[in-house]
Amino acid sequence: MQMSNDDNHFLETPGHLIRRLQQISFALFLDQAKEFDVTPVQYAALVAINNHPGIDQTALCNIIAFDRSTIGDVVGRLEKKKLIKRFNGAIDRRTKSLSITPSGRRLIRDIEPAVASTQRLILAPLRPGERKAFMAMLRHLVHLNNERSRAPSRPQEARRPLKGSALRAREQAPKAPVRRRWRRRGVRRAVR
Amino acid sequence: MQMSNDDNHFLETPGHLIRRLQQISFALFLDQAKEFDVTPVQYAALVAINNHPGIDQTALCNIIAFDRSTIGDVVGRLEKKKLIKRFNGAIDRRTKSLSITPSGRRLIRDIEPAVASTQRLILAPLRPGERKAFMAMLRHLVHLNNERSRAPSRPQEARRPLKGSALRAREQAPKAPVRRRWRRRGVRRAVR
DNA sequence: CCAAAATCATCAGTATGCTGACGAAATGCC
DNA sequence: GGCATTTCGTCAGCATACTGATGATTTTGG
Repeated sequence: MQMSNDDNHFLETPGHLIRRLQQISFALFLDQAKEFDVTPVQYAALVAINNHPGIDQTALCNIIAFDRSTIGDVVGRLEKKKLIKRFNGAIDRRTKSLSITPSGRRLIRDIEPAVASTQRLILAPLRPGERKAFMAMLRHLVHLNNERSRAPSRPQEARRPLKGSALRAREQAPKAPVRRRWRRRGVRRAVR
Repeated sequence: MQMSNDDNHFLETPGHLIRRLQQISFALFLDQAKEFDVTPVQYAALVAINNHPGIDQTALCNIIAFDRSTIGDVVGRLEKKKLIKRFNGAIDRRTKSLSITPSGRRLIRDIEPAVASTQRLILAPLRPGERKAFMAMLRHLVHLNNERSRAPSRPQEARRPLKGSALRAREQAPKAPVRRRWRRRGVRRAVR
């Protein structure tokens, strides 16, 4: 199977190489941390929850640049492994409030060496000076292209505290069942 | 939601930034090429098939660094869209032989500007000199870490032509049904 | 020539992402 | 105060990945 010039052109585009580096870095993490049974994504969520006790899922997504429609599964797996707990939001009843367990804190502490060696291995092929330059450019690319993905990072966006009529209402008549205004309809979606 | 120092540390590790850059680059491709209804992965497979008419699936994986257990679905979608054709291997009957259709060739030609602008947009935040340096380091990282992922690139590995008893046997008594030697057993897998 | 080992495509199970929609709840505006 | 709009968590549907196993076939070693 001879390589053609077109292959060489295509295989070295930014998009293709970035996809491969992501796969390599994911595999390195799983390998280094295999005894801890968490994925890079789960680890990221766990660390953010540890740093922000009681955070809700959407705010968590804004910090670690995840998709809202995926985070439910991720924290569900963390909960099943008893690394975090999930409560219904006490203030805003639409939200779920996330907090870490002692077991989760222990995992964060114990996995540290594996995480550090993963990051080291990813950049290992570069010379020390190059590593700094590469990381600076990587940060630059991600930050300036931030809004391009569905899940941009928005760490500055705080959860606004409740302050409207709902808060006042709840102070007097808690948890009155609410009448539904929408009817369930079948899901229709073009299949392209 | 205040950012903590731990957040800043974690959010700037290579692994996290690489994951985000991959998401950004994927989203840019879909956006630039949205009228063509192919994903970056499907496009890569299509180009490789165009460059290597009659290639089988495993050799295709070796070129574009895909996983063998995923490629079946990908080429299945290309086939459904009539961009490629899939035949049973004429020489080695375990393989599927892939070839592009006129419609697929047309797509490769027409999508070119969108692909080019995607690659341009990914690197746009960098200064021209930095782009070269970044790409050189990216190539270096991927090539030296190649064997770390499940699907390393092995472009030099040719499909060996059939040469054993099977070929001679087939020349005389084609397609004799073969007695099975293994019994189906239930799938057991640790759930970790 | 034949049995053991290797290889090809596929499958089930799990995990991640994205799109678009939805019910529930909260906010904004008049 | 009451309705329109937004927001939160979730869901269905699709696409990509990886692990380990399986059946069919081919290669290898003797």
